[in-house]
Amino acid sequence: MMYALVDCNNFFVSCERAFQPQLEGKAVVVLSNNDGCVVARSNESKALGIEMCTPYFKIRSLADSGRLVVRSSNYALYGDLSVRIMSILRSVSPKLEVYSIDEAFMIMEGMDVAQVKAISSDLVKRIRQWIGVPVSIGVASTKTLSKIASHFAKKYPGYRGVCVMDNDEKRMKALSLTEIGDVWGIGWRTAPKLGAMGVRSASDFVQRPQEWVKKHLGIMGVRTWMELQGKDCIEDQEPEKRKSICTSRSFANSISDKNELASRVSDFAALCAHKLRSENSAAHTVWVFIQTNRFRKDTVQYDPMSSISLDVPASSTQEIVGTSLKILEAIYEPGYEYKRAGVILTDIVDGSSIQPSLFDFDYGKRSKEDKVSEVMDKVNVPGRNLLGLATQRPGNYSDGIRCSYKSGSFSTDWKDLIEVH
DNA sequence: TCTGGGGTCCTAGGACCC
DNA sequence: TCTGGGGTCCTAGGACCC
Repeated sequence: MMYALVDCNNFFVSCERAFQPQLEGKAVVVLSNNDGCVVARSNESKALGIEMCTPYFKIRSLADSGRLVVRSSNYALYGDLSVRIMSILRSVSPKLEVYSIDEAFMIMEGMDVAQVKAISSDLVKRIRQWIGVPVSIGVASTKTLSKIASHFAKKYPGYRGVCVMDNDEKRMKALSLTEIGDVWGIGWRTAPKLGAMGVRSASDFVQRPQEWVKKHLGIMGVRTWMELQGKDCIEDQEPEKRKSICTSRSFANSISDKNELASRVSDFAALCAHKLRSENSAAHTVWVFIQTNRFRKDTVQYDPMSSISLDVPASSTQEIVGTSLKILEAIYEPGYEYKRAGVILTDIVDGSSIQPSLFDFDYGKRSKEDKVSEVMDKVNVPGRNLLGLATQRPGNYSDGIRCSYKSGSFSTDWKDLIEVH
């Protein structure tokens, strides 16, 4: 079996550049929701020493002095370009596992290495030409190794975007050049722990005995260990439905007022219900959390979280919002400055196979609410909520979220495109 | 002053049962 | 009053990913 991991280079920045070529060659970063911190960097901004997740206020002076270009995140644009890239990949490899917005594993069956190499090189050129986004492709016998191969493809221009790891000699060479913390599955907590025990590179790691790995890292560590030896053990995931759905945001300014908080929580709950219905699912349990600013050392922290389990799984906006507000009522304490809140739906089941409970006297009311939600789904296009419940805020749910440096939704909104030209 | 959001999986520990 | 061990289920928290 051969995996080809296709990974978009600096994806959000590349999407911005695709429609704003004047950003090419410049140091560019994209900020998270609320313009909080850095979530994507161009090579030039990496060279400036800007780390992932740097809070914006720490690099503001660079931006002010014109050495750094800043963009707020524009998910309509990134999502649209992602869909286009994935459809190109699917046209050459029907067995495609979309792993994230900017990454996918192509499962190459019935092809030899030369064919895979040729297809990959062609893809790199085509995606750059058609979409305007540079990608790197790593080919190897397991997913973890293909990730490592893609890092090499990205790092060294000599590969021209494609690195194929097709024998043991190349594998061992690559492992000895890869820091343990750069291995897929070894995170920032485990890497220093391993370092302290003398494991610095991926090749140090694979040379440890399996029992040692099991003892220190558990079964997940063993899985990574096997994958690095070329033993394929991370299965292909079915594009199954999500097991939890979450909508949460930090606020531009903190909120103390209960009604204000309730309207924000209503928005989050409504968005969760919408996501839930788009997968034809229903949820048994609703969670709500509210949080004070965890970075402030000078104020008292309060971050309660609570849930309600419903007798019958729900998917209507009314019921999800109503339940969320009940939870909020239970956990809200006056006198705190809340900076963030969220709604999480769990215990998700298939919406078409809900068993009404024997004592579900609300059945008639429930199906009526479901019909209302259906109508709301049809009228509400993303980002423009025209129909909502009385507790929701009027207008766009992203109100109160900072996004000062947002570019146009060029590929999905023709008015934005005209403005550039 | 200003620090993201949305997921998955595993594990340890408590409650409860026999 | 003394006292064990095993199984299951649930939950909170941790670790990882992008």
